[in-house]
Amino acid sequence: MNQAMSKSDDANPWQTFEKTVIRLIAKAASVEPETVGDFTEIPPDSSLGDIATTISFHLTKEVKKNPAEIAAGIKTRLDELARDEPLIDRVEVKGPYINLFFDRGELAKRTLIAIKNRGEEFGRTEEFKGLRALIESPAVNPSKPWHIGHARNAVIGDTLGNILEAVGYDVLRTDYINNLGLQIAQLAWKLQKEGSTETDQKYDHFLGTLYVDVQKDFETNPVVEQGIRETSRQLEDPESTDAQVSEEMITRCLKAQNETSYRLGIYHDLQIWESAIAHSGLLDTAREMMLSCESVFIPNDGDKAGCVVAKLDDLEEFKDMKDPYKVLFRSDGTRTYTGADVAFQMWKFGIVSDPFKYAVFENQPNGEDVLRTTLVGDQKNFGRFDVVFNVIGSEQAHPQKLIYTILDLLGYEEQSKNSHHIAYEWVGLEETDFSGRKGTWIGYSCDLVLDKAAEIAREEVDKRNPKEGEEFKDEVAAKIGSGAVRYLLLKASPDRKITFRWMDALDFNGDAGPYLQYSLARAKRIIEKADSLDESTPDYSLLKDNLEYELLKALSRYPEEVLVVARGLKKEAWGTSFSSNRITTYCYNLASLFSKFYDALPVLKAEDSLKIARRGLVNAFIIAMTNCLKLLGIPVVDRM
RNA sequence: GGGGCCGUAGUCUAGCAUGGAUAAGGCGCCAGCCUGCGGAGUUGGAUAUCCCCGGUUCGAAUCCGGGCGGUCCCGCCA
Repeated sequence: MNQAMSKSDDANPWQTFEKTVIRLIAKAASVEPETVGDFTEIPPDSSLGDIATTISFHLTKEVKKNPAEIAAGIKTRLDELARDEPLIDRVEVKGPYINLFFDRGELAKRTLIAIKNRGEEFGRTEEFKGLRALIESPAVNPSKPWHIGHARNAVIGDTLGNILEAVGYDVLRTDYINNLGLQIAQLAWKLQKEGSTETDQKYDHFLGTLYVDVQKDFETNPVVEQGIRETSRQLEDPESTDAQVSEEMITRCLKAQNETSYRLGIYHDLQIWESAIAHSGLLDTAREMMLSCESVFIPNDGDKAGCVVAKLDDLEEFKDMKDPYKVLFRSDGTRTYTGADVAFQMWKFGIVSDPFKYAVFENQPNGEDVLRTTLVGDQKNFGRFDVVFNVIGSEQAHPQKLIYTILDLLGYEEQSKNSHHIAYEWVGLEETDFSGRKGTWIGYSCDLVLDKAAEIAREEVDKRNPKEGEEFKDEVAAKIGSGAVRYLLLKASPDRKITFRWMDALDFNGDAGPYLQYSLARAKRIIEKADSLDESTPDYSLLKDNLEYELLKALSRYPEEVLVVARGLKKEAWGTSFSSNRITTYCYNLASLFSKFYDALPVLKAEDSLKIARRGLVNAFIIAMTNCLKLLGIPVVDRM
């Protein structure tokens, strides 16, 4: 009894069926199961079966027969094996293709019981259990509001985190705060020079527009430039007035930026500030470790005399660099970006012991504190991660590769292998790219996009819920808007550029976030209106209609889909691709199958035993869809 | 000079890792479906030299070679 229960309570129902099929084919064709796996596919149309094999093509070389003959032979043996296998209904052969059909009742039963028993755990598996992962995202300069391109980074990072957690990783979500850059110096200089010209704008927006002005002066007025360069030097000294002014400015800016982040449902565990990297002693430790490696040294002469450089031209990827000596520390001893990044990456893996101190930055709307590094505060022991994912624009493929390569040169081969650059392309406009410097982001800030999305959603919510209060309408509209934006950013493959067009972004019909939320809201209405019946012995084998079956198959695949995306995070020469779009496609498809089912097959008007079975299906859809939306970070709405 | 990514109907995209049956979907266009569990829905239709040229293969949108177009990168910069 217990055994039977645990057998049907299956974390990955689809995989169970697939494995069974592969086992049978392997036996029937006398081949290794792995080989069968290589020649297994999902047929283009369900009428051709649930799983098909093209093993007959493969076998033509060994057996000197044509594929169709081979397939026919295998079918005879498969028929015999399938007779004793409850999961398989039948086998058909179409030319060289061998098509297998699952037992619909078994699939329905196993899938629905698994989903019911697992509830919000459905979709969680343990393939990567025990691994600790760090994600860095989105690392926006604290000098401007997020524009829609920054949101792409943040949303990719957040969804990546959700997926890693679903497959068993322990995840730390970090953000990198560059509080010592030139942009910060420009703003700190400007604020002190001109005093407060603050408007009632959100603070990050205020800084963003201020920055466009100061940048113009910086480029055209040498006196201004000189002043800002001096401020930049002063920022390196934490005791200086400039540093204190900038600290306050950055804190306010980050809090404003975080409001945007929270609107998208994105929360962090920890912020690492550049000042902590600069002043914690991390750099000195890292520098010594780097110099102990053969490829890192200080040239005595040449144009890089006195610098700490890494020699890279022995490596295939870098043999064509303009200059193979990459500077890590300048001749005056200061760090370059690459030098700091290598040291930081060493911290992430715990190659150096954690020199940072920590304090709470703020409490987030999800109830969790986000920590920040400080110069005075509590010691902890972060670092020591198994895998590191840096979500950074694809234009940085080369610098990222450099960092990981230097790690390898230092002798940390494993850590280098486990360093992942999750690359994504920019969101741009038809005419131009977003630039903080030129201010082309104005009109495309993430806040503005979210505002407009919520506004459009609100019109529709008004129409549909005339009796509801303002608070309800605003809240629902915000959730629909946020979900629409997240979906838009996730549905494009990260390595494809997105051209932002208001018409597309605000079109909520078809393949868009609201469609998913809507399908769930409709499902919930059915359950809400259901009368009470004895559901203790549902007969799920009644769910035999094609529309029901397609929905069931999609439901059974959910855990496998998540795993496929996680397994797909394989490191390649120039980056690690993350198919966020695979999950949006799955989710859209699931919603679409439910909508077709909803449209064609009544639940509440079906006769009792069928009604109970269909309600089971609807409930399972609600669970799986909810879990999938959470994975994508799209808010669940009960009514819309 | 070298390298990354992208090129698929009017348009936006999926499929490419691991080659397989009729190249899938959204928007837009045309024609249906509300006395029906919520029409942000659903049914049907028209629209494709899968950038080009070769090669491998029984079979190529997918793999390999060479091009073309777009874009990004190859600083003691930031």
